[in-house]
Amino acid sequence: MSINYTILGILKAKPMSGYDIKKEIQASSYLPWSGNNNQIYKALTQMSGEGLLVGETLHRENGPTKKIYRITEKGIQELSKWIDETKAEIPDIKNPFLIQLYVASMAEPDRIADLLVQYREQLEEQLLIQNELIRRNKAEKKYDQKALPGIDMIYDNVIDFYRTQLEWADTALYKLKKE
Amino acid sequence: MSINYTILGILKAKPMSGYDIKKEIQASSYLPWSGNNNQIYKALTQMSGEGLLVGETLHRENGPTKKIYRITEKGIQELSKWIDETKAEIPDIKNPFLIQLYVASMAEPDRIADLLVQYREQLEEQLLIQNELIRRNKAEKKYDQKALPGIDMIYDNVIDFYRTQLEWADTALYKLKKE
DNA sequence: TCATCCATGTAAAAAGTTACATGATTTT
DNA sequence: AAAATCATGTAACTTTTTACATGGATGA
Repeated sequence: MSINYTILGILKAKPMSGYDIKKEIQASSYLPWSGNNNQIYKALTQMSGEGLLVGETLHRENGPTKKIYRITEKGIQELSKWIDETKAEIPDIKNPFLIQLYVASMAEPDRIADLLVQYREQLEEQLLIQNELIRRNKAEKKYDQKALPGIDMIYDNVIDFYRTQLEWADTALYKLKKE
Repeated sequence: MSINYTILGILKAKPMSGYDIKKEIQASSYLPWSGNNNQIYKALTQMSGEGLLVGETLHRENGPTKKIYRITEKGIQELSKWIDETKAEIPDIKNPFLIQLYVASMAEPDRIADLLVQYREQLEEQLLIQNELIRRNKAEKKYDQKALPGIDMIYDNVIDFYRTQLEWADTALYKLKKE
């Protein structure tokens, strides 16, 4: 249910519509949902029912009607409570490439080098994309002063992750050749 | 459906029972499933029906009856086909701690330092666990010569990942204090 | 004109987790 | 004597994804 708290957090920063939240989630690399409607709109109506949010319908001349949701006092309290009770959670490793590598090791070990080269290439591309995304977000000054240290850390984490994967792939290829 | 191919890969290495597969998955850090029965036993009966596996029922005097599954020629072909067609997939970032950090940044930025310290501690513990797990697996000589390079790479990847997280947490804490 | 974006919502399916059920054996 | 492990399977639930449905506005 942490998507509910994520949405509360997003709305704490700034009131917005379901569609905006969807884009926010899709644009971020660290919010791990696909940004599908089903979860977001359901969460919004549910949390409105619980009084954690209020949605204001905005009829506009040009463009479709939209609902702007804002967090309520009750919502802020619920959110704070969750954060206070939350313990830091360490990640499991969820890397589909490691599965590919594992299965290939069992059945087609000769394909390992090829897979590593592909992985490497895609990581380089991904690093460019992520750096550009971060650069753009920083230019937009999307987050307020207090939130900034946390946001910057998240960006660093994302870059560190992909960079480590890239270095690992290089080392792995080097070791393969040496044999 | 990649759990099916993972199971095929496991059985390519060595015929075994559903229960054995379950333990194999639970013991590994890179196979990202909980190792719940539902998926495994379902996959086994399904793939047996497709002729990719054959299960041999083994009645034993002491202990319960078990079914040993082995991969068929058809299964080997299906597996090879999948590996040949597979393109290296780069991972999304699925780190619940980054969500916690994001939400905390929005609502309770003063908790960031505390969360980082907790994260750091758990990562140190996790590194010990993973190193021990790998040491034990290597001692058991579980994998055959051909598969070994791939398996060693996977172990390196796991350690690199947690170590990078730990270094990141240290840097993040240092930067926080400096402000 | 055709595709994409804005905007809200629903339906159906797939993937994954937890818990239940059973029963023998082994370990504490 | 109680708890854990071995071993197979099912039921119920949660989470997540993909696709469908609608319709105006904007852009190539």
